[in-house]
Amino acid sequence: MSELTFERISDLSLRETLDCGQCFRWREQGGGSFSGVVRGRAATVRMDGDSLVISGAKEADRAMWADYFDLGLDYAKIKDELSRVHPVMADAVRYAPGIRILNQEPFEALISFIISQNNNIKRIAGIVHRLCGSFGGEIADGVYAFPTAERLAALSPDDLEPVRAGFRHRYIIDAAQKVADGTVDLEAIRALPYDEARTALMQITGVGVKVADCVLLYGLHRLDGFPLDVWMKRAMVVLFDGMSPRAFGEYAGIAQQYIFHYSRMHPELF
DNA sequence: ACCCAGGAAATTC
DNA sequence: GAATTTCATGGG
Repeated sequence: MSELTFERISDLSLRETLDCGQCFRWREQGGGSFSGVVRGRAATVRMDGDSLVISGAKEADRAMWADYFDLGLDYAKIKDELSRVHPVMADAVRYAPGIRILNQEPFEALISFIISQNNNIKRIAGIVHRLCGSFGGEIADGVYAFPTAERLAALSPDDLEPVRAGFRHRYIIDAAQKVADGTVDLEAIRALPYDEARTALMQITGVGVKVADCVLLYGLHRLDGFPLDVWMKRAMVVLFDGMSPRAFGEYAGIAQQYIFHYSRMHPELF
């Protein structure tokens, strides 16, 4: 199987990026390598010095992988600007400077963050794993793609019982049906003004303001999105003295990810 | 037994 | 309308 290499990559730590709560499908293999599935492609990724190496990937997918890891954006510059906004922001950036916001598949982000509600990250990953194993296509031995909207749309809540997502089963099905029948057009939503995009997503049962913001940030790469979960609400009050997220500007979503990870790793601050 | 987990819907006041 | 309760499941 072939390997893709991206040379001279800065501002990327795979561990910090893949294990900061924005995605749920990567498993560390040891030695700093991670295995996962993106847009139906299985791969194992590692850093070799300042090169990002993606094994199991095809040359034809080079652009897709570059997009996934957001390699076209100058994170050094963005982190520098964000750090000037507030001293705690600078602390959060220093704590995990290798975080990038991934370009995840929109439907996967939608379902993943529906599952995230009133749940913990470890169990979210387990539910997503079982959802893929039960209803996703097998793309290699024991490796499964994320299920399509069409497949999930045809299920009943009881069919999802082996996934053990509890009360979220009907939310998953409603989301899949609205995506499959075009009621919710995720690619069209990508281009809408922020509030309209949010309102469009909130037509789905089980999608409120916070989940919509997560879908916009992680699935549609709207970097101005700023999901406020329990950790972020506390952080903005306690660490940022009630500052408005808008103070972070057009890359507020990136700031959010640094603050979220920093807060979760420092519970003693609260 | 109780409480909480990257919330949101349903119910009650 | 705003505040409270409920919703599955699993771990501490």
